[in-house]
Amino acid sequence: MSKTKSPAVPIERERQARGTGRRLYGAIANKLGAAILSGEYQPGDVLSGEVVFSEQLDVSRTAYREAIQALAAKGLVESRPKAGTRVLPRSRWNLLDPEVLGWAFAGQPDIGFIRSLFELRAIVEPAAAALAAERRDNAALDTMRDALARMTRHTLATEAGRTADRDFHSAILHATGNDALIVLNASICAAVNWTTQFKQRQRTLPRNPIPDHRRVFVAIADRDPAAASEAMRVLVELALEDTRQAMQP
Amino acid sequence: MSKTKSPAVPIERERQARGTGRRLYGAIANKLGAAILSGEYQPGDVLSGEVVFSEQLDVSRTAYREAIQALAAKGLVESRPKAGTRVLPRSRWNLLDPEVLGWAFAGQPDIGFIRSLFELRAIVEPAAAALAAERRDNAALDTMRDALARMTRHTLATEAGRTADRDFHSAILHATGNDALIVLNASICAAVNWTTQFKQRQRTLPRNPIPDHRRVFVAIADRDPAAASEAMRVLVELALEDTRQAMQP
DNA sequence: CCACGATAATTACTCAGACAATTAGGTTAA
DNA sequence: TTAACCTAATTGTCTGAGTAATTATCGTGG
Repeated sequence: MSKTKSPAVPIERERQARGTGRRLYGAIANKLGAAILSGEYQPGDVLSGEVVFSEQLDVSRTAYREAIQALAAKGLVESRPKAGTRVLPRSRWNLLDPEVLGWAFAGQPDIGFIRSLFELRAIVEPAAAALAAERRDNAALDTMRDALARMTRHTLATEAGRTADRDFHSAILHATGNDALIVLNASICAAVNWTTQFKQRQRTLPRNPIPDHRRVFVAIADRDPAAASEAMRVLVELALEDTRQAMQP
Repeated sequence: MSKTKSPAVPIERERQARGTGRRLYGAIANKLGAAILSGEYQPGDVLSGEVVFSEQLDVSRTAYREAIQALAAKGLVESRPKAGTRVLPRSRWNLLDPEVLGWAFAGQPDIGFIRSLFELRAIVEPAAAALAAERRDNAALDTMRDALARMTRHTLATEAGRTADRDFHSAILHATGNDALIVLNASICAAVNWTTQFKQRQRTLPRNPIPDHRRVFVAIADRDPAAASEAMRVLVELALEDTRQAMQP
């Protein structure tokens, strides 16, 4: 029997300390979401009741409940009268939700999960590149060209360069015209981010990733699905290799 | 300039008319979510204010707000003081969220979107089958075997059979041990559901899908990734073919 | 004529407290 | 053992008030 979990009793509030546009309920959801993703609350754990918990956080029940609604909408928790609100099993979590991904990466991200994301990339991105090669219009191609140019100019050492990197991958997904693939954008971008972040952390920027990207771009511009798929496969594989290497030591 | 949208003013409430476990805020979120997915509220539209809207629905602002929180968590809307709450662009929607998928299919589902889902299946499921063939343990294999047996016994004409179908595909994703893939379970299941539903609707149950599934199972049991991937590719392709055929006339 | 800063109005946000509805879990009766 | 019932605990819903954030407006200065 999992006992009712008591929170770490810290305070939220500090209104100005949460960037513009962020409300109190958002801060609470943030805190709880990160706590759940970090394992502080395990699946099956029952949170202390609304009254107690909201008092401990020093917020109204209203704000607390709205935060819980958000978490429930993402499949992290479930509330029932008399039973309380409990953390759902991991399989119900909406791990690909951008916010949930953010919480997963807020603490010390699980190595296994990062590997999972890369596996997803390795599956989805080559296929997406092939579809993009078939369906791209000139506007999408311009977006890719621009992103590639910015990436070349700024390099991945700068935030602008990393943004360009994300934009490039994002442009490919959008070029597929497939809504279901476009939704995976956020997840893929997260994986892309961690590639560069790990490499950055290790100060070992071994390969220049621009040529890999350029090959993908050229294949899509040539409307060559097979080449695009293969080029992207190589790109992801090398990225995974770099990340794995950076994660080991 | 998009004008403030007035709701169709129907009433919720009828407490007993929403199955057990469903709360009022859930019913509201349901209604609004379906309305957004159906296009009744377009991206950019501004909903009438909390006070007005909640009065029109004849619910308290509390319940209305909690519903909006849930929609916001799924990327459907965004609220800001003074600006009101507006429907976000489609690219922000969490289309793979199980509930959002449900709303998308509640009305007359968009043909293009169904095609998108099948494309996703065609990309993900063969790769997942290959991974499952590599990594499956005996427990996972037993789950698949059981699902396949139930599927054979009940056929897809019964709810039990369709559940077994979903369980089979679900077992494969779980056998990959990849959390990012497992999350796609719900989305894939939705696509699977609509395959059978369309076929059901047309009364044209042409092919027996069991042999296709059995080939996948055997390949996974044999730990043969290539064969598993190919068998699944064929399975999805035939399912798409069937669905396309059922959608045309 | 344009840019910028104070100001006002609008809207969502937060709060407090009460009551209702639901349900898990124990109790009793068949 | 099983089923129906009761109770208590918890979330769910409501009201009404007040606060805070954001946008738009207007005036002022360049």
